[in-house]
Amino acid sequence: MKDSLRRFKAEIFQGLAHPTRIAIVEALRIGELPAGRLIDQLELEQANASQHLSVLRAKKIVVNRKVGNQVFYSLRDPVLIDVLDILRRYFSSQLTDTVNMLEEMGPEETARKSATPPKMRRKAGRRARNTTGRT
Amino acid sequence: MKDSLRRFKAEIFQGLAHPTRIAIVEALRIGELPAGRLIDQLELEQANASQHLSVLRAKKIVVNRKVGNQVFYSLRDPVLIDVLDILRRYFSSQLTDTVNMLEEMGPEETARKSATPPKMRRKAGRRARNTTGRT
DNA sequence: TGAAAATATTCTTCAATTCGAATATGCTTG
DNA sequence: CAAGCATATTCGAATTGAAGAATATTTTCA
Repeated sequence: MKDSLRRFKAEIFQGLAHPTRIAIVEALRIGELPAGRLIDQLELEQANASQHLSVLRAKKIVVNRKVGNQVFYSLRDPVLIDVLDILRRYFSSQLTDTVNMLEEMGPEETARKSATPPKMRRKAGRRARNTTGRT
Repeated sequence: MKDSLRRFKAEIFQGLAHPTRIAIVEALRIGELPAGRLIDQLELEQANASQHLSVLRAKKIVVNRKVGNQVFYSLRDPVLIDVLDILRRYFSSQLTDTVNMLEEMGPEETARKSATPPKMRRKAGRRARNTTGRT
């Protein structure tokens, strides 16, 4: 069913939904690395790193290989790097938008959550019907 | 800094880390749709859908446009569709691997293994030698 | 054998998500 | 204005996720 595919994708996203785990994936971009290397390269606590690695393993995002004392990790599929790269592009476009918006609304309101944009007061704003700035 | 980019990516992933939200994004692949259309196309509860839409808005994954009574949603950037498509490929490769593994271990064990999917104590830890199908 | 290195797991605590139900808001129309 | 649609928000409960500390396991080496 379509639904299991969606659940699968959701699991992958969930696996990637943490900065530390993203850092790990990015670090593995160049190839396989032992856990210890990841730990001090990314300055993680050992236990914490191991937990995150465990998540990545559970979601099948990384695979590991034991060599003597240590455990080498690598990406299960380099396609994930493509995904991260795509998001980098996405990031800069979003950044541009955000900067513009921040400039428009000044520092006080800036801290608010963004679910509903600052409720445009319809007194001075005007700007025609398409206020959403869509592409 | 690198770190805010990672946090950003993590947020996006988090935004996509739910089957319903993925379904929504996929439904928007063809273009903009009013919330109500999403709701009955995907058979969601109104409140629940609205919550998920709120998450997608907060993460800037969708944008909305109000037209009279209703609110039209659309993807903020079609690049996200690319991401989902990539994951579809990823999914089938992963699926292939699983099937191969099942075939390799024969029907009796297969039955036993699949009779025990309820995540037992250990998560995914054991997996000693190179079960890694790396390149 | 025993100590040390590398990694994993468990426990506790706290924060964040998710859901359904109820309610609120905004628009349109009679 | 009141009624009614379309959508959003809030609340409480249940579930899940994260961090740090402590402990366990496996492997190597003297």
